[in-house]
Amino acid sequence: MRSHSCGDLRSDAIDSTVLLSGWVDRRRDHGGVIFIDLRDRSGTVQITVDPDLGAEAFAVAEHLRNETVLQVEGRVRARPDESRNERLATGEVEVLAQRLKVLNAPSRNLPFAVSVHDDEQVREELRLRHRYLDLRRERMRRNLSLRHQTVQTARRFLEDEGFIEVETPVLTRSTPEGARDYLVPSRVCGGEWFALPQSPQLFKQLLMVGGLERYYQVARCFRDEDLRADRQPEFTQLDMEMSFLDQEQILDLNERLIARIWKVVKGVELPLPLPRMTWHEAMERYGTDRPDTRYGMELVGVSDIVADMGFKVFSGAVAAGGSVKCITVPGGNDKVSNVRIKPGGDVFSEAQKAGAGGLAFIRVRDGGEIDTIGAIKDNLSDEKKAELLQRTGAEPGSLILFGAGDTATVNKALDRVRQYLAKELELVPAEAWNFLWVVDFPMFEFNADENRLEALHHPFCAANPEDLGDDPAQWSERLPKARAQAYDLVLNGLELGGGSLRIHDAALQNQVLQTIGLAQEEAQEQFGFLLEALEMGAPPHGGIAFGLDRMVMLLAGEESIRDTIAFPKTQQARCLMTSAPGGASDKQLEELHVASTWVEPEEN
RNA sequence: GGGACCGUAGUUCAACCGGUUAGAGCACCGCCCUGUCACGGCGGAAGUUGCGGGUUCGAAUCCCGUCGGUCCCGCCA
Repeated sequence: MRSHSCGDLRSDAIDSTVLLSGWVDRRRDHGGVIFIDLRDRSGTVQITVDPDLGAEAFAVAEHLRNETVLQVEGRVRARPDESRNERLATGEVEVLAQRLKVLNAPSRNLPFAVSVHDDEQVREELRLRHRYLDLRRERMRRNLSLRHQTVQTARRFLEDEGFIEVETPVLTRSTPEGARDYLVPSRVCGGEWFALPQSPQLFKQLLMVGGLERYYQVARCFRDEDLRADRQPEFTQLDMEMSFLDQEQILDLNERLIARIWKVVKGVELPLPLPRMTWHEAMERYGTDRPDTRYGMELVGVSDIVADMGFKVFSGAVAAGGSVKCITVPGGNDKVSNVRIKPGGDVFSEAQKAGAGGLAFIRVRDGGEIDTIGAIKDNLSDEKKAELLQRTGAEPGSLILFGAGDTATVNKALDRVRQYLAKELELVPAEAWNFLWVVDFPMFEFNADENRLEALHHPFCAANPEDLGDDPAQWSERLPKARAQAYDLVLNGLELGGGSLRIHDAALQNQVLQTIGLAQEEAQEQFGFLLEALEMGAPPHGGIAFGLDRMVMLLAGEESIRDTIAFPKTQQARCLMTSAPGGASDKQLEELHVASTWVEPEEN
């Protein structure tokens, strides 16, 4: 059907006869001569149709619509000097058509133009409904190619490092904790259900027990939770697990993997090793476990300065065991008005969305004078004022925004405001790749609703041996306060992946399960097979998983992972193209031993 | 479950404080044009303003409901 790809033709092909197949991207009819931009996956080339050189081909060219599937036979020739197109990769040449054959012509108006002006966005609903058309467009073609390149680079790297790609089951069983499962009824085992995996976590550990030593998988994962721009009900992880490596070695291997991907895909040389920060420091300085380090405005704790002052909002927060922290917005006096910080304002609303009641603020004027409400000004001694300015590094013109309350809320609110203002005030440098390993996560966090400790990562993370000690008798006491050997890779404030060393000792694993209040029988029922396996010579092992969709999104400069997935779902977890999910017949349900309790809402 | 924004011709947008025949670019159809590349020129067709209800002399516009899409909160080991 073809001898060459459209986008590959260069001047070295001049005078050769070529056979091309592709889509009519655009047509320019000059009456005498007709130009066709013929597009295939590789790119676009100009076809020139001259009536003097074939009346038959000219007659076909006269009635071509965009997106006609066309086969062209012709001779490559150099374009006249004045007609070269430098914006086109194939702009040196054109194909003089000798024969045109319509392979397929669209028989209706297309729902949107494939070849479209850059500044013209198409409604996403239409793009999703007719995804096959959307995939023809440059943007999606580029994104999917980039995704392919990312995966292939990872595969080659891991191949060289001795990893084996293994597939794990999609029909499996529900794993403890975590998100809502997608369930699949079993026909053969009546009344029982498969769960689709939220991740291959247990299987990859069992592969290590199985002696595979180094495993990876481009693994589809399923979580039945509400969607976001960076969340889909099914998504892909680059999932890895390895034996006989300590945390240092795992981090080293993975940052070399990431550096290789960025080198191949973006041509960017990442300086290794990547920076690191403890979880504790991240929470202190950024209020989040995934700090965006591309800009400043770090959180500064001032609880000690304001603990005793007469301003109740501040002193009360500290007295109640919470804290007072602030961020300093350089030049914020001019850029952020009072109205925006007070109720109804955009900055206020960001803080509120994070659960804060509001934001106190101080404007720093010339000579270090502060401009704020009386309740703060009147209660702040000159000494404390000086200390505040010194610690925040606030200059004249700076705006200091305060959060006060329980520490978690303060962190969350200031983190959110910081990110919002950085975007709003355009403080985020373009083209920055700020990677950061966040390490030393705590093993557990307290769940106030259920009044119990909860695994921060998952209950199979290994504890830091220093924190745990050698004496098993002390584990129950030391474990709750221990740090985990867990790590997240953060890029520009987004979590790119995370992992940990795992527990390979059955006794310790049981201790962890006890700590999170999981009963023995319950644990046996849910993943007894793992506990059993740990008793049969499990090697020390650990792993990591990267969110592939998110990684590609960042590499592609997109803002939604939908633009990195060939056939994504909407926020209602529906596929607009296939209309999935759909109904099932009574017969199907009966065979599955399932009855639906769904009741159609009444009309009117 | 909650909050916000959006839905007008095939498509991207416009239509002022509710006002008389809902406009424009691209695409489509017809005619003209031999070097364009977002070609150009002339003409034409194309609309149940997502859907349902209400207010009004009059609704694309205001109100209520509903469907769909997006962003966010909750949720997401």
